Amino acid sequence: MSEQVKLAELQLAIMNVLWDDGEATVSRVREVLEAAERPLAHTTVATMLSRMETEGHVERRTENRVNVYRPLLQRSDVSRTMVSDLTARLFGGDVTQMVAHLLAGADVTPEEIVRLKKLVRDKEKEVRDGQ
Amino acid sequence: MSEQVKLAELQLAIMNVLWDDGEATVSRVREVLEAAERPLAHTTVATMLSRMETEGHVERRTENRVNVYRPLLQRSDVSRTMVSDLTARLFGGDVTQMVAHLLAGADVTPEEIVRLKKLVRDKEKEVRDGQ
DNA sequence: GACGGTCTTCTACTTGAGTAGTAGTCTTCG
DNA sequence: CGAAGACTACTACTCAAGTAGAAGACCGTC
Repeated sequence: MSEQVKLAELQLAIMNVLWDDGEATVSRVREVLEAAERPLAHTTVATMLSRMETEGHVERRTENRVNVYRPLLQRSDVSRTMVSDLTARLFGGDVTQMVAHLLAGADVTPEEIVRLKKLVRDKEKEVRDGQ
Repeated sequence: MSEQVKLAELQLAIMNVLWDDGEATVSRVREVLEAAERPLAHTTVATMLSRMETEGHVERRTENRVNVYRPLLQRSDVSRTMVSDLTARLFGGDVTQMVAHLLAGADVTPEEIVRLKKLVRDKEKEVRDGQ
């Protein structure tokens, strides 16, 4: 079972860029964040990435004197950990309460309803067939 | 729409005690946290509650020289905010992905499946009938 | 009526996240 | 060649969260 990694706000935003692109330079990350209404100094992003390298979250390669960063964490691992963690902290681990709040707090389209139904049905099968 | 309050780890744990009990003293909070494998100095809890009062998250009343704290935030408001926030940060707001990860990361009992189905069905109605 | 226990209040340290300046290294282009 | 621009590396500041010690107030009790 891979590590239980939780990421802070900005770190997660940066990882999202890396996950989307596979890998990215400081400038690229900065560019994307800026487009997402989050303008930061070049050095800020660089500092973050450098720390994340120290923490083992990303890996660095230097390509014609530019650092290219690649994620070492799986998006799904981080997601799973953070989601479970929040569920535990808010609802003592009760998944249904979590879903209830999810649905209460968001607008859901009919298409999403369809997908949700399928998700539950699939999980039902899985449970029935003894995982 | 009530404020968008997000709470840090310990603050949330403390609020959970207040929500469960309606109101509580420092000692009571400390006692519950200790039972939950989170032993803290009395003063630590006191400091936290005092800060939370300053921030307007809780309200204090002194009863025969002991402070009794009561939550000023609604559990459901905090939950909703934090859940939406995480959904946004992890999945760009896509509720179905959130649910997918929830189901993937947890053991779900057959009873929960039933409840989940109902949740989705209710939401479906709600959507169909124009919220 | 002094003493131990319980509380509050005040103060302070530590850590991590976020943010960015400064300085130095290359590269390139006029 | 020399200046402009792009990057990195290093350093540092601020703020919030978490943690707790010290000091002082007040109670009950022997």
